[in-house]
Amino acid sequence: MSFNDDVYDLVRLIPYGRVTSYGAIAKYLVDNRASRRVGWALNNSFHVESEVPAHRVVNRNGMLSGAMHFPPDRPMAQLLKEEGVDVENGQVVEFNRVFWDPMTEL
DNA sequence: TTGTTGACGCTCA
DNA sequence: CTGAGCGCCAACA
Repeated sequence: MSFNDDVYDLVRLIPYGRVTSYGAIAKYLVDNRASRRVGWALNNSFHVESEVPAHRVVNRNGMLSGAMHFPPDRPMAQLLKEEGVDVENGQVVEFNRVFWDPMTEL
């Protein structure tokens, strides 16, 4: 399954304290329409043995739409804050500043 | 096999 | 500025 692996690899490349969006990943790998598959891939990342910093991936607005799918003992917002990313009300503060775009960074 | 669902994103009213 | 709706496509019942 190369798509999932590609997603995992790319997510692992996200620098500490930075975040990116599903759409950015999808566009970099295939095209914008694949964003839904990215979400599914990350969902799978939990049952995969390789660790994937899925908390660094949010939707295009910087909202933690996937927070509810994280383990209760490992809240998405908390993980981000521990990396220095401010999260407020389920949304990344100054998303534009911490946004990491694979298209331009790679 | 068919229908529904979803960690999205874009468009239109 | 909001909210509703639609398209995509793989997984699942």
